[in-house]
Amino acid sequence: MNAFPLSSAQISAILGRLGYFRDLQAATLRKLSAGARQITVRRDEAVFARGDPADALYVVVNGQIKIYLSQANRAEKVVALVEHGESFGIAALWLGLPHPAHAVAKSDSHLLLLDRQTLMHQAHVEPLLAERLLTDLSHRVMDLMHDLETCTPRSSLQRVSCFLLQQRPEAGIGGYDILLPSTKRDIAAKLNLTQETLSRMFQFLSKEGAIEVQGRLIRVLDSQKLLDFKQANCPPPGVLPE
Amino acid sequence: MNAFPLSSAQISAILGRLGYFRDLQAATLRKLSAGARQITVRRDEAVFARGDPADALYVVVNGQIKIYLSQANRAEKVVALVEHGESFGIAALWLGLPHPAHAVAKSDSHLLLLDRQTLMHQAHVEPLLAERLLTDLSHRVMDLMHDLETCTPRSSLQRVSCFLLQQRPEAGIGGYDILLPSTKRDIAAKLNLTQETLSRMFQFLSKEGAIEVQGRLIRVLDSQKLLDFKQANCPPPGVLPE
DNA sequence: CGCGACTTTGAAGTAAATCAATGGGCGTGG
DNA sequence: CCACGCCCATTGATTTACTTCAAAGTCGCG
Repeated sequence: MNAFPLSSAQISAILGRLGYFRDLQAATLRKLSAGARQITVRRDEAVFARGDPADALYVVVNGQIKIYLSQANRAEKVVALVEHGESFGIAALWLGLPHPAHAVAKSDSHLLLLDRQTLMHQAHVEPLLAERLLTDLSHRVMDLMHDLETCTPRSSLQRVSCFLLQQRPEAGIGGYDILLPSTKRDIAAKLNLTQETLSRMFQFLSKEGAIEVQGRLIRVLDSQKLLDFKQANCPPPGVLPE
Repeated sequence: MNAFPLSSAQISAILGRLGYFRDLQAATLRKLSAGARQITVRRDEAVFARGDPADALYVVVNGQIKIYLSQANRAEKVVALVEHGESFGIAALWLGLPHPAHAVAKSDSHLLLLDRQTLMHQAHVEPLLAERLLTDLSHRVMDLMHDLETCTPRSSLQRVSCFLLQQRPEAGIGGYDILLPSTKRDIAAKLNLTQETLSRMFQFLSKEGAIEVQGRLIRVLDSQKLLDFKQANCPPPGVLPE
């Protein structure tokens, strides 16, 4: 996790391109940049651990960061996978509380760290920034709700169906493709399953003709079938017959 | 769910007492009140359902509201129990999305409904209000993280221990009391357990001398023991021996 | 071509859900 | 004031879906 010396102007340019900070007043952007620095983290390197003080907002320039809770069984629950243009760590930052989860790089990544004091002050001065933060946090809440919804149901088949349906593009009832954002192991962890169980569910859904699996590419053929499985009171897969 | 005709001044007075809105400019408070109304909901009456449009911020004046996700098995996952002075529905409100969960009154309750347009406009004008909303949302995120943490672990004993530890007042290593905010059935649903399992875990922890249970009052005698159970790789309770 | 990470497959053990029935607490009404 | 009924909680017996452990198979990459 190396600090990367970038000029304030360079950082400002990166920020301006991020959408998160688009259309802010030039002065605001300048102040934020002044209190920012860039770091590089390598694959599997930790960004922060649970309990660390939250003194900066992390913005992902490129790469991928995994946010997760570690549990007793050395199992882990993946909370989020953060990619280009997104941020993490706001909630703890705003409240001045320690981070509730761990963050680790899934691939070599560049991050921007915005200083807490500066950010809070600018949010006070420039309403648009505060609103952006509100929007970001709201999304996080909605995501977490989805998460609870998918990792909660009793049956693993329901969880997997639910997950696949959440990736559905729009109204379309037809088929669609999903490119898993990470390894199946991590996806399983996000659904609170073991990789073995996830594999078996994929296999079952394939046999049923609901999906096709090619590595990280999942092709959903029949989303209606997925809906049925999601709703079903408990159609036991009888996982491995014949 | 009856509308309750209150004068703008009355609503303003209630708002001002709520802490959430304390110290806002008088003008802001006045505008918010103008776009507000009060409703009364009776026990077991729904406030909104999943999928309903979010056009108001709900603030609980008194009573208790249960936020929950309903699942296939007619099981439900309790997300939050909202009480006096707290609010719910902000995330969906801010994003203009439908509510991701259901809300129902656990007891007769009085709610204040703040109009979406008004709120968003005032948040734009008055930084303090935006910051209050940010704080509220941040708390929600932290709560949801806690929730994931407690309802996720494999073992039910770990989940229950984790839950009891989260209610711990402060640094204190000694004992402490917990008054469950709702029925054991609802608490079980919050931990993603059945009431039967929760009952058995309480019973086990009692036998171990870690807690004492008297109805809704849980007396934690030995929080270290709880910590051990929470961490333990898997000390199977062997639930009902002898 | 061969190593290491990721994934799949198989067999077995177990924790928790489910089903079912009893017990306790409390309010309502006789 | 007691009796009834309802809801909540407990207890027991059974079932099963998922984890766990173990090993082979696949893929991509140096």
